[in-house]
Amino acid sequence: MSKDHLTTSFPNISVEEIANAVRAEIWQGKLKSGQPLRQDEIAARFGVSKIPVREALVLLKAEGLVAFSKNRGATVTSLSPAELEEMYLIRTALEVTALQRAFPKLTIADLQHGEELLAALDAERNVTRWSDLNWQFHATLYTPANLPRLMEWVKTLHYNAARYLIFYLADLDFQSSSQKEHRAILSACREGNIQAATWFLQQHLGTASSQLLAHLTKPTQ
Amino acid sequence: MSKDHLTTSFPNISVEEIANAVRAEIWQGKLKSGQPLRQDEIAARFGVSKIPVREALVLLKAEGLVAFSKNRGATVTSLSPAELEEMYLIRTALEVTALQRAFPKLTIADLQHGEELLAALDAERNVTRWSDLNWQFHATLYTPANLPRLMEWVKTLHYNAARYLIFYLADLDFQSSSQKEHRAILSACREGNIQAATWFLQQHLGTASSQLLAHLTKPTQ
DNA sequence: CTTGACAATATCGTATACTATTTTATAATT
DNA sequence: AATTATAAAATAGTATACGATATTGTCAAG
Repeated sequence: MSKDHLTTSFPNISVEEIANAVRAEIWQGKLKSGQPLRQDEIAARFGVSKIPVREALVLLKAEGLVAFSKNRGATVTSLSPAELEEMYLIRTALEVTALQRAFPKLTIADLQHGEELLAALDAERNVTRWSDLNWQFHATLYTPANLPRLMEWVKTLHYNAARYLIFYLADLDFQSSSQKEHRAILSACREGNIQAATWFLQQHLGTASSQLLAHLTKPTQ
Repeated sequence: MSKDHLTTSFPNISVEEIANAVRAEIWQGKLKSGQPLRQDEIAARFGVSKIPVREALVLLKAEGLVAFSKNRGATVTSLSPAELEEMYLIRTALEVTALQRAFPKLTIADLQHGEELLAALDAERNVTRWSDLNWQFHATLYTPANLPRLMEWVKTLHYNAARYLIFYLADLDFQSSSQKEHRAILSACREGNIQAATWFLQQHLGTASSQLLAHLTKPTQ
């Protein structure tokens, strides 16, 4: 018990908590794109000074959730269509890799767990929880690959896209088509058909991407 | 001239400079794995207080170059074999995607530029400059894809691996086999054979990965 | 000489305080 | 009334200061 002190993952105290809280609010859409993040206000809310708040915001900057501009502080980022497309392209590359690595290691229990998550998704109406379950389903298929850093990145990208998806998640058509795609992926995994699984995964991400893009470029009005 | 103030990329002042300096020293191996990064010392070197130094270190933490441990500050990270393998897997996924997107847009000028970089690499003896040129060559093949965020990530991963490659770069065999692989990729691009280009790129990264792994798991002694 | 307890020192993490910049409010001018 | 100029307030960014933790050094006991 002498050399496990370098906890590479989450050693920090309050900074992490602040980052988690702000991150969650951005993911959930409570903090909207372009909105400034007042350091004093956040500091007061957590009963700390500005310094840990700033460090938390720098962390979120690295995740692409906020941007700093000199002497004007941090604001919640907004993704351009090009950036969103790029994010999905990156996700596709990484998730396909993860699935292919995980595929030979997928157990019956994993597939069963995926099935249960899909059932839960069918029943879920709350968009935030839907988004969480959605990620859990994907994560179930990738976790056996044992690629923690890739998973961290994909998760970040997933939730970063999710705050835009929120508009869509209300739409039941989106949910049902998304679920069909999920089931296609899971079935292919169960049948041991990795080509099909990969194909359906790519289709799934491609569909989400193009739907989001259509929504962004023609914003409701 | 009223709405271009939100410079998403590099708005900060001294923090960025500090991060750049420390990052460069880690990349160049001047700061070795496990080495603690004394905040007061760095602060004194730049004539600032600890606060901007800490923010710079948090940035580097996000890049995976340093790790914090509670009340013990930041140290330069060291990659486990598993982490290194994962990094190369991620790089392969992303670089293949980038190459495939860039491929139809590659111009004669791009290929010519790549050729010149390979010539420069042949002549280069300094490992740091070799590493820079190496990245420039790869970047030349990916830039037309117009994927800035992917490029940023891959660049980070490239240099993060480079600090381990340094041991290898002294070895002329490594350089020459690496250059052969580079030329194979470039030739395939010139011939318009994307399958071959992709294949050679994957081989190239796979070779580097396994050589590094062999070195890490059996560390000289 | 080695080990353990305690003190001294070093270092970290953050609250406070201060300056610089930006934003908002107010007044002045056309 | 609209627009510019000026002052006040708000906010950001960082230096200083200080308590907390970790590390190192010293000494006593075995």
